Amino acid sequence: MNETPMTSHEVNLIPSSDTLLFDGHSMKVACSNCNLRELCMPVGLSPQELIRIDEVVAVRRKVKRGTTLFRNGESFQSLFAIRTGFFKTCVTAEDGRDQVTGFQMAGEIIGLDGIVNDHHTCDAVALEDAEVCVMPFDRIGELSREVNALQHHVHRIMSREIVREHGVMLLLGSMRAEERLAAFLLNLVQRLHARGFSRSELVLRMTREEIGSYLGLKLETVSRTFSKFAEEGIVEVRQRHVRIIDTGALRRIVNQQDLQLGRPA
Amino acid sequence: MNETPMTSHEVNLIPSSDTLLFDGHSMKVACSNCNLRELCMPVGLSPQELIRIDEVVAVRRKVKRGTTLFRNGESFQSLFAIRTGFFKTCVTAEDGRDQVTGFQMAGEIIGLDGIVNDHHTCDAVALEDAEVCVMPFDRIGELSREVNALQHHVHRIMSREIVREHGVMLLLGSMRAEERLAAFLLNLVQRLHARGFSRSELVLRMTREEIGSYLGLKLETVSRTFSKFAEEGIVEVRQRHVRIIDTGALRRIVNQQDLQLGRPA
DNA sequence: CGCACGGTTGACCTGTATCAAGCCGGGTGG
DNA sequence: CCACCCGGCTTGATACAGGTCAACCGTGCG
Repeated sequence: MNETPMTSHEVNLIPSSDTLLFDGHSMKVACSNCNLRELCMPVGLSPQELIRIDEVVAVRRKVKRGTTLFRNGESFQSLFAIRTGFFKTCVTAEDGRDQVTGFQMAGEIIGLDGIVNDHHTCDAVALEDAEVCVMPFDRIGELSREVNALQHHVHRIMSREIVREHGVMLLLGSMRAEERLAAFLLNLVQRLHARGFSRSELVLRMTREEIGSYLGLKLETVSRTFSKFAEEGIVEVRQRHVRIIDTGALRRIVNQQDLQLGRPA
Repeated sequence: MNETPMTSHEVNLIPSSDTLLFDGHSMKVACSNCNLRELCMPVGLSPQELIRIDEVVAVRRKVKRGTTLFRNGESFQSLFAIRTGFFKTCVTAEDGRDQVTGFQMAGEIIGLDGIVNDHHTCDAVALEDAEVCVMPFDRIGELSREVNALQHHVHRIMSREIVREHGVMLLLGSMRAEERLAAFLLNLVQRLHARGFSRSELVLRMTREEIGSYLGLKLETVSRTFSKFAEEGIVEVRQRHVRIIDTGALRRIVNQQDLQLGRPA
């Protein structure tokens, strides 16, 4: 009801007074002062650790909608923490087909794929105008030798990504179209809610085709499945604006594979 | 021709003289002396770093075929380096369906999923009698603060797993059954070859059903696809023994999605 | 030796892809 | 300011890959 109707991801997440040093499209900043810190940095730091942490971020960088933050093949230097905006990452096979591997929003870290071979293996594309904090990876390395909490945090972020991908594999390997879309919507809205947005309304930043790529479906199937959910009164869909009317129904769709032995909801 | 016909993964990989301290089913050991080191540890270490590295591994542990090294929900303490044997990891959804997320062999590291929340989120099951090196994670943390190469190595291992999973997502999201199985066989045989086995012959350690789960297919489809490859003279299949006759054909199957615009092989 | 599990194969079914036509809405240029 | 255009979306008709169900087989283990 009184929840944010979200026209922009920036709502509720506007920083107060960061140190800004303009440098073309990038600027210097401080984590210690950023209210996304609890999303991308470790919690429970001592005051002196907090100050050290500021050294992690070199500069900010703006990324215009439709442009890439990094591309497959580019050399890897830094991880990026998303401050505002929305990204997709996708891998491309030699034969040209590609696969969206994830959608990332404020507070999430991208670029982890580049560590292993010092160059990126996927593209990160801004789906809306965005701003990221550039965190040079060797600096992260140095600092995490001194600040244990940061070391553990880096490990956790990478582990979290591995676990997330396990979930995607489960989805792609064993779910049907409706289950996939339901899981997708629940995941998106849950992450948005953690950022202060509504738990029932969302604006999709990506096309049906991009959703389809992520979910291993064709765009027509995504569209039809949205329509089916709408007919059943589970969601309202108007273009990219989605209102979830019956979250329970979505959850039941995801968790029910075999409904003949249906345990009580 | 004269390549190892592989009846056991231990062939070519037998250690010379490790420090063994028996402790029921586990024993103390030294990495510095292990000839799998180049697979699971960083290369180019100085002699003193090499000695420090020995502190990473606490003990070895034997895992009987069909038993688990760890299970979903168990508390996370250690990563494991596989010394001998073959594992699968799988995640299980609340509704019971499960998904094989990977197959792991000698030199590979498992348990990374447990870092983020201090408990494991998948099961690791030995598909043949196995032995692993137990590496307590807090010890890895301490040491990697002192040995830069180890720190970077841990990051690379996690990043590699993320990139591998991107590849699986591409496979599950956009490939057809034949492409999936061809990619699977090529991947397996390539990893085995890196361990000194034949590049054309392999013994599958897993059932058709497990292959199917990994590839997002039913076991019947896996079986039929094997038969199809056999009919076409691409492979010879006798139960779990597979001989790859035409590697090029497998590669073409994987890389050709659109063959109407077929570029030359 | 026999049983049970893993694997193969066949017949049929269905969910999703494919192909195609049309619609909607927002941005642009006249 | 309106008309047009184009990209994104919806919807329908049809095709097909892979799933499902079922029968049978082989083999390796107890």
